[in-house]
This record gives sequence, C-alpha cells and structure tokens, in this order.
Amino acid sequence: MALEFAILGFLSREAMTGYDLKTRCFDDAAGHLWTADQAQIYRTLEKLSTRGLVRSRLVPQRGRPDRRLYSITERGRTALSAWLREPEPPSQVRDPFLLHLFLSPDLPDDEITSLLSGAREEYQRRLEHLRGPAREELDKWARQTGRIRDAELRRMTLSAGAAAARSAIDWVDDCIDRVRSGLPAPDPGGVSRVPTRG
Amino acid sequence: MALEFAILGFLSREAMTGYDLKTRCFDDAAGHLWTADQAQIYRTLEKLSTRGLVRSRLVPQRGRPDRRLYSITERGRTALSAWLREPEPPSQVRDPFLLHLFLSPDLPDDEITSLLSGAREEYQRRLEHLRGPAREELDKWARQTGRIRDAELRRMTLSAGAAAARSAIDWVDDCIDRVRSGLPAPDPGGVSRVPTRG
DNA sequence: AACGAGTATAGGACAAGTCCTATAAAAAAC
DNA sequence: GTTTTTTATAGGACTTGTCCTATACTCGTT
Repeated sequence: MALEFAILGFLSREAMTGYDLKTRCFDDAAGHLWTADQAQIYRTLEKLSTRGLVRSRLVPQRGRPDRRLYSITERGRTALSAWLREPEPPSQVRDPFLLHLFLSPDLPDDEITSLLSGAREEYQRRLEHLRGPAREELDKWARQTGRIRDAELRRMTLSAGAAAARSAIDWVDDCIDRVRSGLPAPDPGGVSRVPTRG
Repeated sequence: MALEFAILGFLSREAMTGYDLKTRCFDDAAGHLWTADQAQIYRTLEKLSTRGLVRSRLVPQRGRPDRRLYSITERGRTALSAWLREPEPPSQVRDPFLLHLFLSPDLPDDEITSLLSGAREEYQRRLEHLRGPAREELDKWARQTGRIRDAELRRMTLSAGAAAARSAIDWVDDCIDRVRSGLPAPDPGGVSRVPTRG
C-alpha cells in the first residue's frame, strides 16, 4: 500500500526509472523513513502500470541497458491525491530491540548494559547522520530544485527522526543508570540454568 | 525470527497455550512493543515444535476445545539464550505516517495541520496508556508473580515507548507551529491540478 | 590485465505478517 | 430469550518484504 503511493508521490514530481527511484528516492531522499527493496520497486511499478496509474516508455541507451522511464498518469495523480487526503494514524510500534530487552532479564547486568550501549551508539550515529549529511543533502536539493515547500516537509520528517533519536539516547542513558544503580536480582525459574558464556 | 524468540521467551517463564500467548503475552504484556497475529502464533508454535525447541501436550477439557499446552525444551532454552546474547541493533525506521507527511506538500496548509493534529491525538492516547493502565497492569503483575527483575526490564520498555510518544508530541507541536507561521507556497509541478475536495 | 563499482532490469524462492473462515460450547450481556 | 463474548485451535489465501541470481556494458582502481 504505502510503497505504491510513495512511488506515485516521487513520480508526481519527475519521470524516473526504477533505478532512480531506488537510489535517489528511497536510498537517499527518504531512506530515513522508508526503505524499499529493488526487486519490490520494479514489481510495484509493474503492478501500477497494469492498473493504469503509471505508464512507461523505453529510452534506448548505448553500452548499458535501456532505461524504462516511468511517469504518473492522470489516474495516478487522482489516486495519489485521494490517498494523501486520508488520515494516516501513527503506526503500531514493532521494535525488535525493545523486544530483545524485554526478554533479557536472565542476562547478567553487564550484558544488559552492553546491549544498551550498543543501541546508544546506533542512535547516536543516526542522530548525527540526520543533523549532518542528511540535512545538508536536503538543503542542497532544495537549492537545486527550488522546491522549497517540498523541502520544508522533508525537513520536518528529518527532525522527527532526530527528535526520536535524541529521546532514545536519553532513555538509554537513563536505563544504563538504572542498571548501574542496581537491578533486582534474577527472578527464579528463568532461562539461566544454561551454562553461562565461556 | 523475532516472533520465535518472543514465544520462547514467554514459554521460558511458564507453559502456555497459543491462546494464552496471544491474549496475555502479545496483547497485554508486550502489546506496546510487538504484536502478533493469532494465526501466526499457532503456526510458529508448530514450527518450533518440529524443530524440537518446544513440546506440547493436550490437556482435555469439557465443554470447550482441548488446550494444547506448550512448554520450552532444553534445546529451546539454549537457542533462546544464544539469541539473547547476540546484539540487537535498533531496527531501521519504517514509518507510514512520516512517509505520508513527506509526500504531502501538495496538500493545503490546513490539511497538513489536521494530519498533524490527528497524529498528536494518537501519540497522546499512547502516552496516557503507557503511563496509566499499562504501567498499573505491570505493577500488578510484578506483585502477583514476584518477578521483580522481569518487571524492571518491562518497565524500561514502557518508558521507552513513553519517551518516544512524548518526543513525538513535542515534534508535532513544533510542526504545527511551523505550518501556522507560514509554510512556503506550493511548489510548481505538483499533484494539485486534481480538483480539490468538495 | 583483472577486479570491483556503477548503471539498469527482472525473475525465483522464501519469510513474515494480515485477514478471513470454520468449529464448538459455555457464560455473560442485552 | 437471543445475541455477543470468551475460550480454544487451525487452515487458506494473500500481501509485503528480503535475498539471491542473471544479464551486460562502462569506468576507475590496483
């Protein structure tokens, strides 16, 4: 569902190939909020094409495979517009890291701490990427294309990611403190009869 | 992957039926960080059973279907323990709401605002649930089971959700301000030639 | 000269997740 | 007194997403 409209959204600005969508759109512009597998992009383009929401023409090339250039149709614009007007409630949380932590009471304190520190590093990396390279690339794109309203909304999504990362870092720090200041002893009946590491 | 270990984790505390896992574990205890479809739980239990990580026995009942009570095996405990020791980096973000916002520059300001307010309400609901009912249920569970270390880690995951929701609310408020204080005019070449609503 | 990276598309296999349906009886709600 | 909910399991169909492979030529690097 979402991928279809993401593709329609990108094509509403510019005709593109599957490859462009993958590299410029999903990897670069929107990578911080939605990733897409290459194979899935091509298959979705095909599906959109049979439904008449996009259309494609072959652009011959020498020395490399012909480009299949996709553009949005009027029906595609209508479908996109209708979808955009539907409210989109924040999606359910489904977080493998939190699940891992949730299931970890049988690990010793130091392993829980290292679990948390690892996450902290990742959140930190993410935050720096969003505030640095990602932000600069977006500003550059805005200058080049002049799409300042597009850019403003994109900036909002960057700041959402940054806010989430910042708050996650604070949360991790708080958790590490709580572990250091003494977690309750292991509950009975856990998984820990399995021999410990080493 | 994750679901398998979530199930093993729950069964490491107590033998349960698929129904118990669905209602008590995934809906109630872990619903804020991982949901699971009923059909998927039963199928995963079957898979775990053929791999020898869980085992089941039928507990006959009168008047209602027999319960198939699953318990974790030693091999299951070993597998769980090994998985818990593997680091789990925070997962990639994939956020349909942010995608929607990202794709919305052709909507008029007031529709973007209502998009944001809708999200704010949902985050608010989530925050109140985590601080209120979810927290109370967890404390009750902790008192009843005496699993105070388990409970402490579970509390951490609740506070992660609460922190995320709080920061999302702040972010939304900031976005609404930015829209009110004047977003740049629509960029040319958008989707908006489609007749507006009404 | 060989090797990897970039440009470009596409199929196969599979895992994960969602939705719907069927069955069945007790208990609670209306 | 009828309807809905709760308890309990399980299959079918489907969508979404991931990973791997194949093809094919160019350009830059070692």
